[in-house]
Amino acid sequence: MKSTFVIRQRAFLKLYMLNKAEEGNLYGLQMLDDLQDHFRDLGYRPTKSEVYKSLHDLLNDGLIVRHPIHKQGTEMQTLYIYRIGDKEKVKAYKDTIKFEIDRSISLLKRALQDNYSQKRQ
Amino acid sequence: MKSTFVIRQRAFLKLYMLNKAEEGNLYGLQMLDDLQDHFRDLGYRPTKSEVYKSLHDLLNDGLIVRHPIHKQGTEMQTLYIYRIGDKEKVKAYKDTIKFEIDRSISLLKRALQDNYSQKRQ
DNA sequence: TGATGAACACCATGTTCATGA
DNA sequence: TCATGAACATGGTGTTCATCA
Repeated sequence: MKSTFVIRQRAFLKLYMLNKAEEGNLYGLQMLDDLQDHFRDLGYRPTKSEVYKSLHDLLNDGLIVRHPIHKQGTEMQTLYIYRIGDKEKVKAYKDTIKFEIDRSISLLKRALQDNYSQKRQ
Repeated sequence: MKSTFVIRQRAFLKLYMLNKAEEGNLYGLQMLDDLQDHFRDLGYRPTKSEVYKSLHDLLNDGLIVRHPIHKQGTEMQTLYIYRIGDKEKVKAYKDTIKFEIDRSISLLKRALQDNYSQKRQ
């Protein structure tokens, strides 16, 4: 297996996209807004392109599907609502990501332990 | 302040380099070996170049110093032992890194909470 | 060959530009 | 202007090459 440090931002975002696709009727930029809000207190502000790339990845792999919506109003606006796709794949993907997150937390906690605990003296 | 996802590998390694410089008389490749061993169970295997770059960063910023050692034996081998440099700076740097690690852990734990806890029916 | 280091290449990610309605 | 998307540029990191003893 490839040696990686901690989980990649892309994978982290894809996990959130999946859950947003499961829950509600959100389009891309709404998800972005939600996430920026959700992580503001932790100083993390995901970007537009990462969110779109995450969505495209998931689409390509069949984990989500989307369909176009037309906003009510005089303006015809193209925008896409995302829903869950292949449930098996989603389950499997989430499992891998959970493993990655757990592993990352272990790594970071070990660093705290190794470098910041009281020296026995 | 710049928005970042989780802590960078480089910063993570620099923290370990500092502690290794505080503790013992290790040279570069020994630190690498130690770390690869230390993280093997978590599937993380830092590379030579990352370790060297970390050491060079710390040297440039005065957080560590080094001096050449000659291995006993007929072979004259150039290798460098690292020691702690500016103690104030080290303290300050460690504080920043601790903050970063704590923040990263919070981010990851939030992801577990948000995406893997039982849905209330 | 063992240790240090630089050069290079690749991949993850942020910023800017393009398009349609 | 809003939403989507691609193109481009930068930065982090891994792999390969160079050097010295």
